[in-house]
Amino acid sequence: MQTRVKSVRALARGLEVFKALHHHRSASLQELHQDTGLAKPTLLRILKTLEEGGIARRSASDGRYRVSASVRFFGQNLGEEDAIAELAAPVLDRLCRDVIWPSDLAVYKEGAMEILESSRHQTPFMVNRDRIGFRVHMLMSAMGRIYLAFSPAAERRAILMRLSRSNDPYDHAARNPSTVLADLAKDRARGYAVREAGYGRWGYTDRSRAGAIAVPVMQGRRVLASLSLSWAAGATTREQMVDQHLDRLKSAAAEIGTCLPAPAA
Amino acid sequence: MQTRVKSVRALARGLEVFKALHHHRSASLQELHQDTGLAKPTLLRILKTLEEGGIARRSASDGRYRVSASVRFFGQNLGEEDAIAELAAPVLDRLCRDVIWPSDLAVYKEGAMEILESSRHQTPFMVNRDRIGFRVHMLMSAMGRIYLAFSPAAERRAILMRLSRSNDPYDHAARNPSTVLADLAKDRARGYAVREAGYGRWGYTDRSRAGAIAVPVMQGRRVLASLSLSWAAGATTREQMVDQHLDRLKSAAAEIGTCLPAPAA
DNA sequence: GTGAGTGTTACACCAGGTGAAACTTCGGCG
DNA sequence: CGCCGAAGTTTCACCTGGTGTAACACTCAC
Repeated sequence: MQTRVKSVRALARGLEVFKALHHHRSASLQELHQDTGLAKPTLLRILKTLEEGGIARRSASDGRYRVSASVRFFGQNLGEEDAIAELAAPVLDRLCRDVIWPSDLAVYKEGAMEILESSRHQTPFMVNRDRIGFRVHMLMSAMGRIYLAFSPAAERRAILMRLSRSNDPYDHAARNPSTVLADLAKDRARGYAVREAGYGRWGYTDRSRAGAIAVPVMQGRRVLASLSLSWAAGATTREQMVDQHLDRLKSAAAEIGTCLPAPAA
Repeated sequence: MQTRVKSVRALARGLEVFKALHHHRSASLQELHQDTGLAKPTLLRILKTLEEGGIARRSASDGRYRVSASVRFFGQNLGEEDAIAELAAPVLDRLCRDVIWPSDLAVYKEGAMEILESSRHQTPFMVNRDRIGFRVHMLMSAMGRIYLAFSPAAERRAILMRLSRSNDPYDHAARNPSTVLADLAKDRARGYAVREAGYGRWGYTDRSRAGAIAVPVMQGRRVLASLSLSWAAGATTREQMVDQHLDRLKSAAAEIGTCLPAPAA
């Protein structure tokens, strides 16, 4: 995997100039020259290219270069989830080295947990094929349940309400909230949720051949996401997983939670 | 001025790949290959470079490339003003070709009009040396007065209040609001404001050797900015300027106002 | 005017970018 | 389990395209 692909120096320089331009709010050729150490003709060519690409502009009145206003739209496709996913990726990676089994990171989105990152590919065990963007049921998964368990009461209620109106039969357990809430309280108390292979509850049975434990990723008091660890049914047991790996899983969740982005909307 | 500086193809390609990546929310190498027409080894190198630059990332779980979350911060230095300035630049440019005299574009900011763009450099007449970022008094300038004249009453009141507390003696005319408001009403009625060379009013005299007329740049009912036209005292008169160029000035302001950005906060 | 500082152009060298082709890896299917 | 096709990766030789020096043009300060 360690690639020996070369990088493109000309492009790297261009990015460097862009960053310098972003750093100063506006800059003259001379300033960029001093800041980046690039020769002025080189800068002239780079800036020309950035201009043509709509990334930079040169004001006609003073000759100074600025970042183009169109750059404002670059970030707007990206949500907090992307930041979490990016931040979590290396943590998942290390976690997967310590613990052989794969783990997933998911956030709540519109009635289900959506997987942001995963370390499945890194393990020899093909527990399942869930990909990024895959949506996991709230009540039939460890990740969904631990998210609910650590949500503020109002949000929890709202989510359960939504699930009870869902078309998906797996969500219908939410129509019997008292049982569900009792279970969630237990998960909350012990700090993790479990879904064993063949998990059956509330009238439905899970057909997966994998088990999973999940812990919340907290930013202060707020649940950002769920982090889970899966194992193949038969290869090991829930008790072993909890004994051996729960602490490590929790520390990974803590790590993701602490080096968090600013609390957005 | 028409430069024959070459652009850097490698950089242009890199930007193209970034844009493709931004367009799709995530993309595989193959997709980028089809989308951009670039050879896969080339893409591999470019993507490596973008990753090293913190612009893109490759998810470890699926092999797909995404725009890095750090890109979110690129736009945050930029305000609506930057968009206005960028949009206005070519309009000012054309205006200056039709009318020989230089014009300025300014927005209200913290008790003064701040110049965003100017076409002074393009004319032989060095009327004055105001640069981008230069701050112009609200009451002693045509730009400031026309901005006030077209502001909603509440904002106008707030600005005058602020000026009356200012340390700058030029702002103190605001302490006598009834006179000022009467003058602003006249400017509003005729649609433009004037400051002639040696302009004296409210107990203070302008020392500039230039005259100026200004019109508002409207976005619907909202004043975005002021657009002004300056001339050298003695070279021409206010009447001539109004007769010959006011319509052109207004059309330029309208042009800026219509191809506006989305109404932000 | 003179001179320092900045922006621009010309040019010749050759590092560095490029893509065809070969190779590897992966996932699906029978 | 082995075949196959598709996607990703590496190699490598060609030669364009990126590079910086040096010369030039311009603006401003004094």
